[in-house]
Amino acid sequence: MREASEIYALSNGLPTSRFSNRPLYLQVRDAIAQRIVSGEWKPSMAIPNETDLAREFGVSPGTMRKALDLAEAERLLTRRQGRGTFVNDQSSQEYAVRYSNVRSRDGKRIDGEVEVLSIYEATVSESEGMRLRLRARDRVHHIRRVWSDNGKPYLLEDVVLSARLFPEIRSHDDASQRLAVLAQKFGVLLGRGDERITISSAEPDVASALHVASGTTVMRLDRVIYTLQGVPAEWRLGQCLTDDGRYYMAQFS
Amino acid sequence: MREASEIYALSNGLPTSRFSNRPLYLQVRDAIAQRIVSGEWKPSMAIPNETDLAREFGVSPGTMRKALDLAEAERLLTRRQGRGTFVNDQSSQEYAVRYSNVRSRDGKRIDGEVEVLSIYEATVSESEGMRLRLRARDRVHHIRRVWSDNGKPYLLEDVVLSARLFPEIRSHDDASQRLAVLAQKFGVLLGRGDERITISSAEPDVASALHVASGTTVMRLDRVIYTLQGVPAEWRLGQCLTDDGRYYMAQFS
DNA sequence: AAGTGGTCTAGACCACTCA
DNA sequence: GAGTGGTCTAGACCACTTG
Repeated sequence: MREASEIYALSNGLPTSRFSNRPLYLQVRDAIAQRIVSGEWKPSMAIPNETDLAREFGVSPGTMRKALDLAEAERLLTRRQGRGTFVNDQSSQEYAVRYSNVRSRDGKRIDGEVEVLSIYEATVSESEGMRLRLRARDRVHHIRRVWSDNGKPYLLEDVVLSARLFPEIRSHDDASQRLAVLAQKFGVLLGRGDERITISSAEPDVASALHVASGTTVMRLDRVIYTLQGVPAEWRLGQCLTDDGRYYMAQFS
Repeated sequence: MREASEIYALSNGLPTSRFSNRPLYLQVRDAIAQRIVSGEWKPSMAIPNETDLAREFGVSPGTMRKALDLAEAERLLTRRQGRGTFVNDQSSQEYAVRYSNVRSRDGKRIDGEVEVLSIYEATVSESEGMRLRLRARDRVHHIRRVWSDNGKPYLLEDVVLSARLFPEIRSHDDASQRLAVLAQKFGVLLGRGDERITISSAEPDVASALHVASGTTVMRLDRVIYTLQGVPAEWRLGQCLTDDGRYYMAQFS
């Protein structure tokens, strides 16, 4: 059976071969990801059942299941007993806010309004290159935007996006979108992120955008989000007011 | 074969029965946890291979593997191809610091010295009961301690431990231990935690313990750590200085 | 009743570690 | 070379959802 899957993969130009040492279930997971990125499987769509998929990929049901379980753990799919397997819509409320860790006093994620202050494309600076693992002449997009809750500004973001992954960010509409929404639009699958939290005081331009006095104490959120493959996709510096009981929520194990 | 496992479990007083609907691999995982908690399997010890264990528990190798993989994901075991399966030592450096998310400028977890300022046992307050899900007359241990890095205090902790899980915390030696070390000593398996981060200013007693001026801005770390079964084990309020480039590290996906 | 994912079985062979 | 975990196969039956 193994040959069948590899012949199938080869016939579809997938990155596997008869001589690949990469475990089959990972190759199948990659093929699943490819179908989602390419749009062959669209958000919210039900995909074939695991028996049919196993036959199609030429692997055993057990291997197919292992690949599907992995894709579910990576938030590509959702499986529901008795119903089927569905492609996750990364632009839905549930997934779009998953990287947003600031909460209001009541414990809910804040779903505020965003205003884009500026967008421009440039060559990476040294510090950006370090965080995004880019080379000297690579291009990046810069976005400055401010989030408000009930009309009151609380978070200023300076976003840096790799132009390799996100070739065209021009409109204010694009720049106002959450990363997960842009990623789905550009066929990028997102994975882990890490965030460094410190205390700092607002420079005049930041303070002015947040409607507070210069030097006001803010929570500084320095975050990098990586693709599923581990490539840095976004570096964001957030400066957040912590009045009104707003706080950062971290979970770990 | 299924009967064999359940007869085995029954004969050992494990919480399963012929009529249990709980999946077998979860029952086996529970039995693994029980052997670790009871001390039958000691930290750093190699346990039998999966074929032998499957026979002993009366389940198929596939089910045994699923239970072992789960226990590894829960940080109870470590499996190494070609070597064997080992019980994790929760008091080792690697595991003891896993809930410590404050880092120094160089990105390393700070391995500082701790001084215990006070210990006492009391009945839960209302706010403690809320966070630790305890009833009105339950008992808790209070510990106040300060962490220093190269002799310089940087973190004051007010720890509240459920006395149900940790019956006797009397010595300063106990009170100075990290939670993971105490948990292993008391046969408690730890799981997830969550931490809320805000900015506040140090009250006089806190400021004095940290050798800074009263009112100094600190990072407020409000954390609850749960057992593997989801029972709150510890509530800790940390107040941390963020000079010298110290920061909180959050990871998510 | 039909279809789905979830659990479970009973093997086989491979990759890795170590004496 | 012996022993370990990692991968893979090819089924079976169960629990759940929906028409």
